[in-house]
Amino acid sequence: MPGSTTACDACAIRHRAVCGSLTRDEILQLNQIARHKHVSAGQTILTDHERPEYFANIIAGVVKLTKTLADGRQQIVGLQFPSDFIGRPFGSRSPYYAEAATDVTLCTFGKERFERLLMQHPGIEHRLFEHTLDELDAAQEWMLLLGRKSASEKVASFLLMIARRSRQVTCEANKDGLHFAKFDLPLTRADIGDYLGLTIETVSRQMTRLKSQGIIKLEGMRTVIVPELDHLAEAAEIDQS
Amino acid sequence: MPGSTTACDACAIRHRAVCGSLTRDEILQLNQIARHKHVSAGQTILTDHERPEYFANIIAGVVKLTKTLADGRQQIVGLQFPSDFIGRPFGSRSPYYAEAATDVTLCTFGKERFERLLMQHPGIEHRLFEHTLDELDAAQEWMLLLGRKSASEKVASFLLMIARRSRQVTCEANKDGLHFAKFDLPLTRADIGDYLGLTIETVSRQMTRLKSQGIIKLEGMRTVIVPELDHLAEAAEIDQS
DNA sequence: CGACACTTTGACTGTAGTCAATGTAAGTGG
DNA sequence: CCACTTACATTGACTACAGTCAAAGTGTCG
Repeated sequence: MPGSTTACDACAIRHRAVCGSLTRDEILQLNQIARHKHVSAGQTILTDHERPEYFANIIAGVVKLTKTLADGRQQIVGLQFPSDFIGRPFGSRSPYYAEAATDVTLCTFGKERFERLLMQHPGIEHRLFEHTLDELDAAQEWMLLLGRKSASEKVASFLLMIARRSRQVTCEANKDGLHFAKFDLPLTRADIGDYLGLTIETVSRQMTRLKSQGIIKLEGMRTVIVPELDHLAEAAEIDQS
Repeated sequence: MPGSTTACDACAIRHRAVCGSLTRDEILQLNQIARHKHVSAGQTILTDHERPEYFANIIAGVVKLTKTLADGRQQIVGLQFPSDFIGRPFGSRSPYYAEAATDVTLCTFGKERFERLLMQHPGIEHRLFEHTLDELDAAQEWMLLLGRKSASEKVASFLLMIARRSRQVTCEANKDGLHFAKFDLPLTRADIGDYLGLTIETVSRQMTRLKSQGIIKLEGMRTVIVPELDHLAEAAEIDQS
């Protein structure tokens, strides 16, 4: 039935996710193979070097993608937010380890069935391609951060990125844009360190420095308030010594 | 004519590039919009934040993709070798600056005509998608290096990567695999620093250290000899202090 | 209340950065 | 052919930023 409704119609991330600009037919087919799944914080979603069983869209929560060296040193190589897609198509094994950073709700697609759909519907593949290009852009931006920014710039950049992606932001939109932001950090200090290539201690010290400079305020350990996003943006590019 | 020959048939990188597994028809159409172009070392190929005029396959030479901070700090976010593809489809502006690291020969495709071809031939887009996924994998691997490896591991990893990608290697394949490698560095020390998030001096010091450890030998400043690739691989993951 | 996980703070260390001088190779012109 | 220039690379001395080790502080949950 061309006009029939699907669970997708009510989906919170429908318009932003890969499902965003698909035809009615494509949505119906995707909906048929979709299964919702809850994963609690700390649980593994994909193990590296293993054939993944499913692909997924994130409906709620944050997922971290990590790589590890033989001696245990870890690096987060990607953070995935609601509407992001998880899984590497056309690869036999996942190049990274995916773990729920917070409690997560996924919309999963069985591997074989999804890859078959991909082959049949260039539209779905095209959306996924665009998403992958965005991920590549983000990865390259992060390479600049990891290779060339100081600890304080790294932490400021991280906070700025979270502020921008947490658009559930309590935002007082002022006359020209939004200057104020309040959000919860989806990561522990250890995770932030693994994302920025720093130690826990250095992350903590830089946070207190930003606090003492008045660029951020903290409510508890997880909630961050940014009175003036421009100040944070400045701190993200220019080292404040 | 279904059996007609094209310039592509004689192309050295034909089987590895995006053109690799296309249908006869797709190759013919691609061939029609292709133009060869030479760029000498140091010349700009794409300027960041500008609409690129063309896409290209690299036929010969090495291209570096860089990002720069306001104060001039630079980071190479990608190195492209023969058979790699240059240009970001579906983006109005290039997210990075592309420059010829060595003399380069390109096979270029005009932007509009290529994007039109992409729309019409899912096969070409699919190949490009797979290539982009590989690039993302490489970027994430590099994030691990930038965030978590020591200077000596970084330099060793870099040399190993070049050794692997320069398969024009003078390789004495021993009974079980190739242990020996000899290759030319496509980058100056300054470029290597920008790729590894290090300074020129640190790169130089680590090179002399690897030399004094007998892991590499140098012929002039550009040619590197690796008697035993396994030793280099070890140095790339485990810090030698 | 106590146990545990996470975070902050402090003192000290070490790795890589900075500044400066010297070395090397390739190319130019007298 | 040999000074001279220029660009790139190496080496050395010193510094500083972030890491390490250790202790104390904070918050949460049973």
